[in-house]
Amino acid sequence: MAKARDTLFAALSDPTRRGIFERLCRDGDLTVRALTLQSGVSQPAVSRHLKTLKQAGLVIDRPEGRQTHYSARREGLGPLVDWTRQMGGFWEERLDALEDVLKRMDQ
Amino acid sequence: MAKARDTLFAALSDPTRRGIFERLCRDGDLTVRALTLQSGVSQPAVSRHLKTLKQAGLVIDRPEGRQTHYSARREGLGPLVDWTRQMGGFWEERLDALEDVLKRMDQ
DNA sequence: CGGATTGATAGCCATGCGGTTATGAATTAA
DNA sequence: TTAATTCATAACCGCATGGCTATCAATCCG
Repeated sequence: MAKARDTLFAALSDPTRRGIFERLCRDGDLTVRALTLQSGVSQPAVSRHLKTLKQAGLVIDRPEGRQTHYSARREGLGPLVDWTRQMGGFWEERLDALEDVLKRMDQ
Repeated sequence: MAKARDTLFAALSDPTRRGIFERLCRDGDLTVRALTLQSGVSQPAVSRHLKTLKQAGLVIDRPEGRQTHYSARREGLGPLVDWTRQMGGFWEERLDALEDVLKRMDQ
């Protein structure tokens, strides 16, 4: 689905949103309030960013009482990695290097 | 520079622009006209997209007579790859996957 | 030279998007 | 039960952005 790719790129295009995702990747499970405190924007803004990230498959929410915990879904970056590999071949080079190592180990 | 990263993500966020870059990655060196013909948008639109891509370090231009050739700068994707690695640990995951394979092969 | 092609820029318009405040629903605490 | 906290949604606003047409400069061809 190229649609999913579009959604993903769009979700990552905003710095604030990317900041939230980065924070979740670093610090794991956080509430909306915690995320809001250091985001520099209002709580509703954060909530909307989280909604966008969720739709892009980059976070999951875990409601718990009156607060909602969010955490990163790193696998959501998959399409981005795939696309990068298609475009660039950086990744291939590194993977190839790795495969070489493996072959050598195999002998 | 986080600024460069911002520029890069922004440049890749638009589908039309990404399409142009993909095309350049596939087909190599192309003129503005060639890119316009299959882009679905007007020539000025293409020119502006190319300008954006150039500023993001994703393409280089090569003026030649009255036409300008553009080609992809794959290294421009570097910051994207770096960021992905920082976030995800896909790399690790894949390494782990490979290790699993090795273990199985080893038995 | 004169007409045609190519690409870049300027100017305009519509839409999308991120930010805000206001408010409501749900849960927790007093 | 009342008050306070937490989060989501709605409504609104301003700006950035992508699309277009028009145009200009430069180059190539007759």
